[in-house]
Amino acid sequence: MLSRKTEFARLGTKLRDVGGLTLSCAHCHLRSRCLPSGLSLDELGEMREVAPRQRRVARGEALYQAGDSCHSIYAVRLGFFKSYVVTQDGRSQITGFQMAGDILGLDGADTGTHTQSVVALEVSDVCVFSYAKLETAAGNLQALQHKVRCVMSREIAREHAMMVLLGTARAEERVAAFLLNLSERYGELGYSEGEFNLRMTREEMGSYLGLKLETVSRMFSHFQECGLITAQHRYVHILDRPKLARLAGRNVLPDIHETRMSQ
Amino acid sequence: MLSRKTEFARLGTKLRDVGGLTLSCAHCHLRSRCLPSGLSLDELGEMREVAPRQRRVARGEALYQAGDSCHSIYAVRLGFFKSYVVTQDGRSQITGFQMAGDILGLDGADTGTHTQSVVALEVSDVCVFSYAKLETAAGNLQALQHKVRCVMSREIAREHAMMVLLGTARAEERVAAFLLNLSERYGELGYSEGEFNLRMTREEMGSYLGLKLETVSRMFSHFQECGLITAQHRYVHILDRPKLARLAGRNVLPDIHETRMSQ
DNA sequence: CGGAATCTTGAAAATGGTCAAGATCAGTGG
DNA sequence: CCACTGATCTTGACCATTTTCAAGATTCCG
Repeated sequence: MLSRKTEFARLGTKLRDVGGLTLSCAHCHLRSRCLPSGLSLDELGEMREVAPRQRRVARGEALYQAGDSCHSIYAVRLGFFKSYVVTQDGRSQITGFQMAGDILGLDGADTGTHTQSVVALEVSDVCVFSYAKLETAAGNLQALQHKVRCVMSREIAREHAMMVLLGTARAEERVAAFLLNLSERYGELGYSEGEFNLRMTREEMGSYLGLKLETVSRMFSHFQECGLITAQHRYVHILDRPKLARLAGRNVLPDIHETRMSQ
Repeated sequence: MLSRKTEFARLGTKLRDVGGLTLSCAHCHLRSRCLPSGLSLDELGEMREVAPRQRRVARGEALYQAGDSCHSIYAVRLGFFKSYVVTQDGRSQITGFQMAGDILGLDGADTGTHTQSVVALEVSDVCVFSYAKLETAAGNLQALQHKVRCVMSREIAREHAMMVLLGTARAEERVAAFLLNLSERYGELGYSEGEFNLRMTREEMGSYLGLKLETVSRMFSHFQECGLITAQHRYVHILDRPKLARLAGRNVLPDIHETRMSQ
């Protein structure tokens, strides 16, 4: 419970200092896991040409929606998003959860129209990179073009891992893999790997994992009975990571991480 | 039965005329659905710089394997491939089937190492585009760079559709959607939409669809009982497309098509 | 022609979904 | 600060779907 507060406090301190301003990639604390990762100092300077703008998204607000014209790539600076697709017959499924350092907006570059929707699950900030500027900067910033391909390729690999999870794993494995993946991603951002607050409902987890919310809830109870975790609604504490990893069948490939630019 | 022969004959005529030669994109009959689609005549000429080479792959042979270093993109000219990933704990799942006009090799551009394996299910020919040449050609061929991003973005959309299928559809829907998708793709290539030979086993279909081979087999029998198709092992005849589409719940989005460059 | 691979089908078992009821939590307005 | 309302979560009982196991038929390929 204490650590729950500290986590919130930490988020709180980062919530300040926002505006619709142009940002400098050279001074961003997330640059190592964002689009400009791996660029030289000179190249970082040239990123001014690409001039990412900042945008704040309220909880529940859409960053973009399926059908919107597609003219930007977004880098999450702060907050938490879900992305989802809706089929013709009205079914929908969550395709990913994105947090600081993750890249959004890669879908629909071919049709010029987004194929998925992205909604903030809490107040969030993103950097906006216009496709047009990215393309004209190509000549000077070969490395940047290359990086964009890398993010996309990484996203493809992540989705392959997701397809395996959906195609072959049972409920227990899916939920275990999901919790471990979230945990690792929080860890990479400097938060606690061992305890964290879920930003999504059981239903949203289920939608992502191809399960009903009741099944997700049962798995949480099951893991608690086994002494693998404690869970009080959204607050999760991982007690036995190795056993959880064994349950996940090592589905917790690096690939399953969200699209990200790091190295 | 007759049409089965004609289909083979058709394939037969295309099997001639192969070599390790450099090819001209400007004269390729597949250019409208390949990497250079949408390029001007001038730009098509410049494709000589990129100098795709041709490679023949025997039935059962790997085009590349997970772990191989990643230095080329491949365009299928002729034949049929399966791509699959293998998890750490040894499970594997097919991630796609590729035929003429489809693009391969997009995985692993970030790590420099392929994350999936690709194997030919029949004698196949591919064009090989070296990444290095594609990158240096960037300056002159902006449009080509853009096209590469389009293929990747299209692949991401396809995988989203696949995730929905795996996450929410029942066996009947999955198999129906699969048959319709194959049918449409054959149709686009000028083959019959109504009857065709499957290139893969029941088990391979199952692996792709997250089902066991027995379930796939049962669905085939089921569809025959309903008068939707006739199936004699690999040979399939679609009798009632509308009803099949209704079963598929219109999961047969354009997205579910394989990665492809057309328009 | 013969052996291996592939496919079909049945019956039993396991897994997850559906439906329903009640508990808990978060946010609102008094 | 508290009660209230709607959203979210838990749990149980039952049901539908898919898997598993097994046996036999068919096809492919050398």
